[in-house]
Amino acid sequence: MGETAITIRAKTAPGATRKGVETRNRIIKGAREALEEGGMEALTTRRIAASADVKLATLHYYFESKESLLLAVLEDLIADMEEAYRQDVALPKAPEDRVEALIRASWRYIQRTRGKQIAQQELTLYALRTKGSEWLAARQYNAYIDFYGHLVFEDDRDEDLRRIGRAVARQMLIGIDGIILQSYALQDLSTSNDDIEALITAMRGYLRRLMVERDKGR
Amino acid sequence: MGETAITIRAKTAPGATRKGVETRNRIIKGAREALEEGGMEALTTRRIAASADVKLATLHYYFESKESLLLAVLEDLIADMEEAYRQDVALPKAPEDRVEALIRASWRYIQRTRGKQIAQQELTLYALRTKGSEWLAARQYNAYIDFYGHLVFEDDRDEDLRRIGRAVARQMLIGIDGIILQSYALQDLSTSNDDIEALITAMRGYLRRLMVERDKGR
DNA sequence: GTCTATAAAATGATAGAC
DNA sequence: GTCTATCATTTTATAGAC
Repeated sequence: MGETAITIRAKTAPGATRKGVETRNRIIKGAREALEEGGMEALTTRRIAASADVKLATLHYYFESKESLLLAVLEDLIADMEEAYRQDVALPKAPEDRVEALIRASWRYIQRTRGKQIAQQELTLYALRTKGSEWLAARQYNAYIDFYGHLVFEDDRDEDLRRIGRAVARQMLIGIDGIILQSYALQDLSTSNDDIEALITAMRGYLRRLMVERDKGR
Repeated sequence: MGETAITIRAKTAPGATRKGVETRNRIIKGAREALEEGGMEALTTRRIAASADVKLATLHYYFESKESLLLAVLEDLIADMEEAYRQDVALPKAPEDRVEALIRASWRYIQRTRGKQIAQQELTLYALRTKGSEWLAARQYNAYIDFYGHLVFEDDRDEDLRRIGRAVARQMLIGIDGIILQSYALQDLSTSNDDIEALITAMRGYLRRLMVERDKGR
């Protein structure tokens, strides 16, 4: 057998240059906004291109398919969350009060970002539907669990506290996801407010219970 | 002015005859199955027609648009729920035990009907996105709240009990919707089971608290 | 009421100039 | 890297025979 020359391809991949990265991000942002605005059903590549102020062919230069673009949008959402996690959030000292403050902050956010919240749920369902992309939905949730989990305790270097923080975070997320749908559907603010108070009470109780169990086990 | 002859149109509307109703229902069922199977993104009128074993033109004879068909599917889902409500469900006597049994039954159902649950959430989001159809999402939730609410107390003729049953039902629904997404995303059964136990404890506590408050107020 | 055939528009994607 | 122009399908929807 003769020798085989291996050629290293020097061709820059789409999005490698500075301007390339910029355009790629603009397309993702455009997709996000178009999705928040009109929902999944109306989300066409043409609309995305228009929203990103880019020609249709340019969109396809950066993303080989609509599917890969949508998954990139979800990844971008996750990155945003991880970014937000790095920022310090002003919270009370006592863990239970922190949980309460977190839920109240989330609730305020939910009330003024309807399109964004629905878009996020649509994308999550899309990932769950897209074969081979379920891991993305998992990553999204894990990012949220990390985020909320770290905020439960001011100092969670202790392994037990980390575990408890994550358990509480999962329950908070369950409650928040559930209330997003229900509050937008029922459109009854006073009822939703009651539900938020109930959620807060439940989460305080859950945290307290986990702490008691932990203290017993020492 | 002369007299105006008013002609009563005798033309039967689509779906008025016996066979018509049958076909219409078959189309709705076909749409439901196609949706559960492949998700919103892949849900085209052609696929629906094929799934219902009907020609494309027939579909359009019964539904003036894809949108009206999808909304009919959601209405059908609601009707199913109201039908299920009429059936008696075997439940324990004590309200708290009933709540626990309801959550466990829901959880078992969720685990074996992934496609159906995702389809339902996709449709709810679709209704929330479709201008003028938000009321459908509200009706869907109210049907569920009625359903769960009536099951909390064996006898809820008392107005306080009905109110409490509905409050608990709303919280249960929030938890169940939240856990649908999270359990499918995380794909971690032991974690989801923990979350279900936590939800049960929380709901028992909530019900107990509401009952105590009510007793104080007499 | 259901079908075949087809219209009319929209969609995801590519070729190739600049 | 971005554009214009265009392709190849696919999609929703309708006309009209049976």
